[in-house]
Amino acid sequence: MTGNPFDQESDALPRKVGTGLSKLGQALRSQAWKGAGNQGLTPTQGQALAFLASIEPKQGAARLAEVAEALGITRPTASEAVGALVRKDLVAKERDPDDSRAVALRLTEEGRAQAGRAALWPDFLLAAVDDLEAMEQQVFYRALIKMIRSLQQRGQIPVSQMCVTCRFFQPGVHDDAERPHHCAFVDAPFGERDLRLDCSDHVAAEPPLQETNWSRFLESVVRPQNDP
Amino acid sequence: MTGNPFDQESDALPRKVGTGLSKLGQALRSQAWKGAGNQGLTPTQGQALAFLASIEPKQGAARLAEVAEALGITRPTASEAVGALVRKDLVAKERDPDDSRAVALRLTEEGRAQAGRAALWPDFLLAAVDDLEAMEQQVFYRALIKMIRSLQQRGQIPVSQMCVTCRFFQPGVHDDAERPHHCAFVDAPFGERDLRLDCSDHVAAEPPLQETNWSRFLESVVRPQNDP
DNA sequence: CTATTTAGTTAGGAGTACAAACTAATGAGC
DNA sequence: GCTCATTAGTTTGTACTCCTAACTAAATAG
Repeated sequence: MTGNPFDQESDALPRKVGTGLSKLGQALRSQAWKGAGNQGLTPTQGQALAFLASIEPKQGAARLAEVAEALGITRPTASEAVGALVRKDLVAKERDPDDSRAVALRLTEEGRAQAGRAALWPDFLLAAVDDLEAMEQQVFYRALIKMIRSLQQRGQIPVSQMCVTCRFFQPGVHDDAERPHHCAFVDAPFGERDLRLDCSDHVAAEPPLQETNWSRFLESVVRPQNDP
Repeated sequence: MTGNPFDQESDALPRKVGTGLSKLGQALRSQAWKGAGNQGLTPTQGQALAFLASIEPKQGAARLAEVAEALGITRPTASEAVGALVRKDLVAKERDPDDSRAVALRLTEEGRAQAGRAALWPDFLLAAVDDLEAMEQQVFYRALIKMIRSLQQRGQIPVSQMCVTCRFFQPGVHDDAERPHHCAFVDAPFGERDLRLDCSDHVAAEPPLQETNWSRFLESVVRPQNDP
């Protein structure tokens, strides 16, 4: 018996997944540079612009610290990036009337236009995602949600406006396998594929509620195996 | 009838997947900075070091252009990053004897040691991946492989030493559902979970062979639904 | 009404990224 | 053999990214 070299489980699956994600991360990094680049922006600037646009319908102006937090960078770096956007006349920096040490960041007309384009850069992935089968896409998305939540919980990623941490999220309350969840904000049932990662109506739920919702969500899976 | 707001399919699943991956990309970016940071390296330097270590068993020395290609950066940037590694005595830069305009990059003793640690940074994802169910991990890994191949095909990611493009890869030749594939290099059957993304024994297959292998691989799925 | 906490900026240092221009060494054609 | 184009890598110059540490200035606490 010669022994199969693959028996020595050289590298466990989770680590392989990590490797794969790193490779994707590389693509993400270099494409971010390209995508923003032909708009005369750097990736950080593009992301900052997109963030400002995403927050606009919700609260109008944003603070610098919010930008830093959302992008996972330090305040000085955010200050510099926003400064560049101001120099390019894409963002207006005013004093916040309520707190005069804070700034109120607002998009200019031109900034709003550019933000739309800047938010589109991850679309280079679309073709690659389309190559996946429908079932794969769904499992992938669900796995992504789980991982993002997990990373968030560990403080390794800024908290995002995702349904699963929202107070309006009511998982698994409907019998419809297609739409088991309910959004109390728009008062409508919805399915797993409709879950959002950046809903502007998001309001964080209290931690205990988040916990119970999360376990309910985990139980709500429609597994291909069990048909009753 | 009030109409369910989710009916207007605001954003298709593939785009949501893209959003999710961007968020993961953000985590990857900031963690790369942290991970390499407490080794006194920057992410690029860390990646370059890891690349040199990965190529060492295969060909010993590497060229600058290879580093640039592997990291998806331009030559000047690679030159600068490698320069920093040389300054830190982690890499030795010699003239290539075969072509005296090229350089031969080699790890120093110290460099080899640091490379091991540098390659470990994506491990911060391990905990998040462990939260996934076994089935999810497998589907996720498979999807990752598909996406990476797809991006590679489109030239949006540097080609990597992955089994599915290797001349020694023989997909779906065994009846064993656990180990349907065969590696002609080590001459052993292996399963989907053993597929590698960066095998040092990889030799690229000719495009036509790659194509036929790929379709065979796609057919080799063990779907949970169909039991014969 | 001082003392502490915030919001944001500045300063300084190492690096990342790019394009464009520039050395050298190779290789191909005549 | 000797140009001439090609290639490997470096330099130059500009604009940012990212950090830490030190710094204003306004807001709040005691």
